[in-house]
Amino acid sequence: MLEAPLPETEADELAQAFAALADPVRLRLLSFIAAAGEVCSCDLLVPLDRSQPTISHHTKVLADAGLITGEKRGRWVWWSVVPARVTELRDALASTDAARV
Amino acid sequence: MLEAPLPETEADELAQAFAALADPVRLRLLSFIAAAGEVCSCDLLVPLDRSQPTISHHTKVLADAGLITGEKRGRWVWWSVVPARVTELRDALASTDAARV
DNA sequence: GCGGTACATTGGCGACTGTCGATACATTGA
DNA sequence: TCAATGTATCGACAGTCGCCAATGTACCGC
Repeated sequence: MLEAPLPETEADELAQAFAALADPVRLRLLSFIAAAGEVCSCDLLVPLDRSQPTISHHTKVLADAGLITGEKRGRWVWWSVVPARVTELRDALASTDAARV
Repeated sequence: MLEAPLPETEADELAQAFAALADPVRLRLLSFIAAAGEVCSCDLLVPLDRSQPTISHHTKVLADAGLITGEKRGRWVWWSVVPARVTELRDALASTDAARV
């Protein structure tokens, strides 16, 4: 992204994605899911110390950003990270060093 | 960051950094500076289509996040990207793939 | 069907953010 | 010293965000 002036449309899309990461609770939520591989929402309330609606809100934001995906199994929703999407964002921050050595 | 549950302090710091990237104008500003190598604030008003105070605000946010640095030469401030900081954020998104192959 | 459990949605509140006009500060050239 | 120029700061406003209590929805065991 840092080699040519970013077009507005791409900037909007990227900004929305980074906004999903711009909250400490969501970052910890993401790291929690990534570390565990698969987590159900009910296991997130205690470690993150937030109410159930708040957790639900954050998982929705991360899911909308494509960073996690949820599979409903029975009464529970199992969340897992979408590595491709994370890589996509990481790559957006690449080529900076290359541009300015 | 995605191998072990992120501590709160680190989560706060990271979230603040990503928040700096969570705005389309700032992303385009960053890409503009990265592409040009060095840019003075006055050259950003027209391409970003924002007022001078707004540009000043955004450069301050990015500078506070450590992503760019400004050097005052004469009447002008020349901005440049801090590659190490960008790499730091990029690395925070690493190890996700490794964690879940 | 019924009650219980896991999760989503709604509504409302306080706090923060992006934006610009007005203004202050700093540096340069005359 | 004075006027002009490039930036930063202030004040205000609309919009968004994070949070929770209350409520709604879907699924399960009995």
